[in-house]
Amino acid sequence: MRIATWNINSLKVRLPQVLDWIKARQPDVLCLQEIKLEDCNFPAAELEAAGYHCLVSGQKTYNGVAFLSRLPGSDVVRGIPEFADDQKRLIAASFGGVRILCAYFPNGQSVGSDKYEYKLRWIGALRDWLGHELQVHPRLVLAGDFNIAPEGRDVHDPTAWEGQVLFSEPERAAFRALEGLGLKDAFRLFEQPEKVFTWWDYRMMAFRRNMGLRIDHILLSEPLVPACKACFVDKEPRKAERPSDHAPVVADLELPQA
DNA sequence: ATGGCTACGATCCGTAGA
Repeated sequence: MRIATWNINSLKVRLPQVLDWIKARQPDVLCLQEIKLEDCNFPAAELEAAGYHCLVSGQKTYNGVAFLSRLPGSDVVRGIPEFADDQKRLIAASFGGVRILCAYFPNGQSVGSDKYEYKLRWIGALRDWLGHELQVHPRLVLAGDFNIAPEGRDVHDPTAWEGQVLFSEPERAAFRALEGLGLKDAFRLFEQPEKVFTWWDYRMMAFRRNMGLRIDHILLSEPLVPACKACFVDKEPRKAERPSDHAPVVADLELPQA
């Protein structure tokens, strides 16, 4: 099972790129963030024609998450249960015996801001819910745009970024708290090249200079770790004309027949 | 120099992203 996550920063703008990418990379489940459109405007017909089922939790202008999947998903949950939130940032469903959460973590704007406080509260609520969810679904994947670089090696210039939003200690602690539930960063299960990132600012020619951060992640519950055979960042779509500022992350799982 | 770009929904600039 190939699982991928990609913050596409507007599905309306990026639909042709998504269609090209799923054709080339053949994910079984693709988790999308920042679709930035309402459910009624989701381009389901084009994606279904490409062989994918769609599950959507969208809203106008901002946020919005979705699954594209080869097989239909079941037991769909939209939003973090018992966490009142108008922002569409989470969708969960089961695919072939694997529970997958597609999450768009809040950005946090700047350390100490209201949005930063919301970010930490949101992650806390996610963690509390995940504790229960893992009891019910031991085979679980948390994939998405975390808006957190977990370690110095995930930041092009850790000294400059230290304490800034996306790389502040409370955010890193929140990431470690998710790992504390038994989740493993799929990317770090394998030897990786240095300076692999998933996001580059549109400004300053940041991509060309590889001034990026690794803030998009795929976390696996313990029972799925032995099944994971590869995890990589696909930089190719970031080279396109009018790219998303994020690149997709891919994890390949070799699952026993259900 | 604390900016630079992109998307959106509203205009001809503000909000937000990260």
